[in-house]
Amino acid sequence: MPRSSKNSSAKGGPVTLAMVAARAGVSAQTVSNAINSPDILRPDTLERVRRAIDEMGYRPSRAAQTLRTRSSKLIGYGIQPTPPGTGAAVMDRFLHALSQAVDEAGYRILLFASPPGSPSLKGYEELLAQHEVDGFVLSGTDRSDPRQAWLTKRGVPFVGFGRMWSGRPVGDWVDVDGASGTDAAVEHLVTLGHRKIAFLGWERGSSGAGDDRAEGWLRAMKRHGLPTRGRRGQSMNDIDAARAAVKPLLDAGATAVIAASDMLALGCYQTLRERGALPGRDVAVVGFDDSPTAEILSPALTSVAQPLEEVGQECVRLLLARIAAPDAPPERILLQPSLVIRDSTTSMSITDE
Amino acid sequence: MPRSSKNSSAKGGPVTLAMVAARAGVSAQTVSNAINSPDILRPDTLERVRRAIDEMGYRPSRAAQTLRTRSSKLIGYGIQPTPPGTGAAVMDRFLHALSQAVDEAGYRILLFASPPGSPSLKGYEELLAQHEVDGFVLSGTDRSDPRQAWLTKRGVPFVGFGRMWSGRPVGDWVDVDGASGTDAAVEHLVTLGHRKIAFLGWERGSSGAGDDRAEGWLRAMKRHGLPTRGRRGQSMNDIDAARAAVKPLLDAGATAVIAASDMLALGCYQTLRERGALPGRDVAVVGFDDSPTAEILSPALTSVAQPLEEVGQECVRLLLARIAAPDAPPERILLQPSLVIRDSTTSMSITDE
DNA sequence: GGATTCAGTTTTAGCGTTCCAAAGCCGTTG
DNA sequence: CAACGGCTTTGGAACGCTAAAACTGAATCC
Repeated sequence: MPRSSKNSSAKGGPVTLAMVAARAGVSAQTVSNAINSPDILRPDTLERVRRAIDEMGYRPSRAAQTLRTRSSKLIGYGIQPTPPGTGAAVMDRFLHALSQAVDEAGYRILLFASPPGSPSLKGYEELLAQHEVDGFVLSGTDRSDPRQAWLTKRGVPFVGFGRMWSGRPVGDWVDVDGASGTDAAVEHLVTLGHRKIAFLGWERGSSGAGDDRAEGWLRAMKRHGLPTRGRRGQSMNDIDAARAAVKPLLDAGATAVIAASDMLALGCYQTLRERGALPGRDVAVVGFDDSPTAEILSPALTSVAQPLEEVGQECVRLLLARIAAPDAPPERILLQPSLVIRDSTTSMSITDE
Repeated sequence: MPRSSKNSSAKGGPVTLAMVAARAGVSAQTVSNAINSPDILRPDTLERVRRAIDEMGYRPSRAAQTLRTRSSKLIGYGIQPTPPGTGAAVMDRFLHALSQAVDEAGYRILLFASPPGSPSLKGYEELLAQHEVDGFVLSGTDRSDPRQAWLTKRGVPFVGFGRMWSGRPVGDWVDVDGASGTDAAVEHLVTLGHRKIAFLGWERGSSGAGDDRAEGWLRAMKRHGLPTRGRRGQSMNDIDAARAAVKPLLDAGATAVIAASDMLALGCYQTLRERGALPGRDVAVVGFDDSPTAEILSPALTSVAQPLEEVGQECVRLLLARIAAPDAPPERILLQPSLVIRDSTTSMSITDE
């Protein structure tokens, strides 16, 4: 086997199209065709070229391809520093899913640091100007997030993980149906016999996703004819605030609490402990996000899990479709979360009053 | 202000060197020089060219630069799926720090998905062959990790976050001095009056970092003439295993436990709770990694924090140095962690026997 | 039998940048 | 006054690839 000189071997520089062509006794273009449109070659030529490619370990140079085709096969993703206490794990898992999905499509993720605080356009501008990326994946979209409008205006392909809550929707996005998740949580608790089910969320209007989760609880409660007055607590995104915010709910006799995040659920755990009550036995608790902490807690926390792998795949699918057809109508995808049931909502006896 | 046509505007394609040159009334090469070696231009020419660049919003095309200079200014980083329960947050924060540091040096991170399980060379091979990256940052280096040797053999620049524990060290790395962290934890506990200080770690030999952390505890204990026999517990990387493994340590009368990770510390919390003891009041607990969970727990967990921002910066520094001087002697950097003191080790009364 | 088609291949012409060698400028110098 | 040197600037050429046009030779048509 004459693997004479592998690509990127110490000496002699990389193997180029021309070298392969010389070896196979064809022109450079034919080698290019063997790779990009094999079906137009005569079978025996194709075979000969393929052998030469294998023997020389040829891989096309991405830089040259990018320059020629004006497509870098790179997707930009700006990582923001995850605020402490928030589900870093959610973004971590999403990023991995994304990277996997992108790889399978022959693309790669180009990471750039978004400065902390409000998402700035700086990094996006830079990447675009230098023609480094073919599109962007946005995450952590918020109200007053300027990115979607900005990117749309210049016709840059992008997908958001998360709906655009402000104004009328712009561009493609993939999101998880939070309302459906909290709705399912209510169903689960009702099946277990609960009727005084409280919701512990963030301040109304502070986050689109938060309002969405509250909405699901609300509609499910109404559907069952259960009271929601005085059962809704609001807290900042902070463990101690959550601890305090859950108190009036418990005082009002709630036997179950659905929280808008695992962290808020944790605040609930702590208040219960202070009062000598045990989550799961005395009061049922449901979290949101199914963070690693959820299964580590004791008792393990029932939580609404987001299908992050699927979100990643759909993001890539939509983005590539947008790159292929810039003027196609926008597509939006809402995925269903699933309720992961653990000890914090089971094996307890409801003693109404 | 005549910002006639901004770069990447809808019509007309990108602004090129030649266009700027035409406008400034110089040759393309001179524009290139204005950017890459401004000092060789006559001041007035430089000024004229700079104005043209600004007016036209010119940014050089990375693809063309890469093709010409054979340097992509891209650093490869393979993300592995973070096993559940492990500190996803550590890798998340590291990645952010890395990306930030890399940006500041004019480079970017190219992400690729490493398949789960043992680190494979597949992705690295691919990226290299296509000349997509100038170097790699490795993380999660393990015993029997083939990557360092493989990359070294082909002369590819790389830095590891984490020592290479197997065999003799290869290449550059940056790591955190885990032993020093556990050593500091012992010091802290001794100052508080503890003498029966146990260590809860992973199985001996299963992880280099784990053994390192155990070592620091051991040496500090010896330095203070404190007994270590029967004070060392071993557990798998699993919360329930940790729960069980800490029992004999508590039974032997330990008043403090230093854990090799926050998750192991959490197992310790749970066992203490089962026994009606309160971490921090009855038994001091120290974790490792200062994960977000640490400050969220109640009582908040004292933990050894890794200086991840600094690790990221040093990784970049070393990698760029290696790229600049491939044959320079390897450099290794050991950074000091810091002990973040919280409620789990304070405000308690030691009642020795 | 010459014009027409067509699959299969090669030639030409860049993509936008930087390297290299050489040319232009201008004030000194023998 | 021609030759010289340092300082700037310039004109190719090349990096490795692919789109598009041009070219083969054989099969097909009227």
